[in-house]
Formats: sequence, structure tokens, C-alpha cells
Amino acid sequence: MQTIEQLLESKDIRVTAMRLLIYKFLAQKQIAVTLSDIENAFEKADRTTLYRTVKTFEEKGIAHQIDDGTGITKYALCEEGCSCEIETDLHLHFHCNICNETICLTEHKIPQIKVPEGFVSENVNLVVKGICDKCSGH
Amino acid sequence: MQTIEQLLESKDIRVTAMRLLIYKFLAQKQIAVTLSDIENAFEKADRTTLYRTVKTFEEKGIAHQIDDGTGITKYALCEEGCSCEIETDLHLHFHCNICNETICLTEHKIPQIKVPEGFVSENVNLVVKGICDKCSGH
DNA sequence: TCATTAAATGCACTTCCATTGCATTTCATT
DNA sequence: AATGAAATGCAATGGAAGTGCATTTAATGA
Ligand SMILES: [Mn+2]
Ligand SMILES: [Mn+2]
Ligand SMILES: [Zn+2]
Ligand SMILES: [Zn+2]
Repeated sequence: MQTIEQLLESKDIRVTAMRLLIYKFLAQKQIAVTLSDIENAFEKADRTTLYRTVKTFEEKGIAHQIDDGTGITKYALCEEGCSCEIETDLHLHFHCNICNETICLTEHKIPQIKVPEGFVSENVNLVVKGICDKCSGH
Repeated sequence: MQTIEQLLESKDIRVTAMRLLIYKFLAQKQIAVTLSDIENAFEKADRTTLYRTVKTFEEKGIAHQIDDGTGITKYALCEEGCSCEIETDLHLHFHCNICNETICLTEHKIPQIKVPEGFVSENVNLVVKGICDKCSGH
């Protein structure tokens, strides 16, 4: 078990107070968050810093961006050993039409999608919309 | 075989010169188009008119919107007998990372996606990214 | 045909989010 | 402590979606 500091350093991300706070915020959230969500959680910090921080996390491979179709980009930490870039590792995302929350279904890998002759599949984005467990009354 | 005028009227869309032109433009294109694409094709027309026209087409069920992850909304005419609203009818979309074009793979229906207990699936958006047949040299 | 009326169009403006340039501050290293 | 590079903060930009309202167009009936 490594500390967050060690994790960041192992990914070549310089450790700063802000980055630790943002990492912890993302880790504590069970849902994908927007930049505004982060902004609201850290009112003292500048929006640009938060923006560039999640971008850095993304580039260094400890977070991934989610396009759930709402038009607003969301972010979530990668799971242990996640490699978002590799197609076979891609999990699906669920967007709840009621509470408007989006979560990673990391257990649910995307099935192999057949494409026509001549087409090469490199990447797949799959978003399921509906009602989440909390909103459906399980 | 019905004329475009008859099709529009059957869908409760008033026939105008502009709408006929835009419909023909969409029909001729084999790929999904952005509002800017339409704008460039009809420089004399106002952007708002084009915007509201495709919105009308969408609401009346003769076109559908595509979110291919580029951040720019695209539109395409529905196939004969298409009913985009019904989940089981949803087809997948392919976005080429090289030519940047997005096409409807209307033959390729989206497979049934399993979601965890308590979750209800109402809608699915599936976008495959990669290299299209034209760009791969088939 | 002409008047009436509703819908379609055009123009201006707004909003929202993503993104960048640059000055300043912080931090690691010597 | 001095240096340089990276991180941060502030201001501004850009792109696309969406809206309010005045004007034009087109369908309808007198
Ligand atoms: Mn995820
Ligand atoms: Mn389509
Ligand atoms: Zn919910
Ligand atoms: Zn291509």
C-alpha cells in the first residue's frame, strides 16, 4: 500500500498541496465529477489550476475523462491497474437520468464490437443512460 | 416511393425551400454532419435557421443527433423506418480518427448491455473510434 | 384576390464551458 | 542563498449551443 505522494511520484507528477487535495477529493467521490464540482469544493483555488490539474492527472494516466453525453466533461480516478488507453480494458459508464450522476462501472467491460470490413476499431465509448440503483429504490 | 415534400408533410413538417435544400443536403451526405458543415454549404442562410431546421427534423423524427465524442454535435437523417427513440433500434456510430468523419452503422445494432442489479437501462450511446474503410485502404 | 394569422426566418445577443497567454509564485536542486 | 523549471493565478479568448424579438413568408378563408 503506497501513499498518495508515492503514487503521484511514481507517475511522474510533482506533488503539491493542491494536487493532493484534488486527488483526495476525486478518490472520496464515488461518481464522476465535473470541473465545476471541483471548483465548488475548492473555492479558494483558481479554476485554471483545477483544470490543469485534472488534465495532468489524465495525461499521466491516473484519471480518465468521461463524455456521458451531457455536454460537460467529467473526470474520475482510474482504478488500480487501469489502462484506459488499451481498448480491451475499457469499462462502461452509466448516467442516471434522474439524479444526473455518472459512475464508472469498472466491473463491466465493453463487449467486443463488430465493425464492417475495412474498418479498424481502436477505441470504444459506451454510455448507458437510465436509472441508477439509488434512484430506482434498488 | 414518395417525394421529399410528401415525406415532410407526413411528418407534420411544413415544406419550405430551405428545408427541402437542407434535407437534400443531408440525404446526399453519407456521413453525419455538423451545423458548421451545413452552414458552409448554405452561406446565404442564417445559422439560426439551419440550427432550428435540424432541431425540427430531430423532433419530428426524421433525423437524429450524434454525440461522437468530438464535442461537436452531428446530425444524420434517419433510415427508412428508423425509430431512434426505441432502445432496441439503436445503431452504433463510427468515428474515424484520421479523416475525422462520423458515419451511422445502421446495420449494426447495439448489443444488449448488462447493467448491475438495481440499475435500469433506458438508452445507450455507443461510439467506436478507429480507422474507417476509406482511410484504412480497405 | 386580399386580408388574416401562424409559422419560419434573420439578426443580435447571451450563456456556458473549454482553453490559452502571460505574469507571478512556489519548489527542487545546486 | 541563487538558479531555473514547474505550478499557480488572473485575464482574456474562442467555439458552440441556445434565446428574444422583429420581419418575412406562406397557408387559409373571406
Ligand atoms: Mn470510468
Ligand atoms: Mn446514426
Ligand atoms: Zn440516480
Ligand atoms: Zn476516415
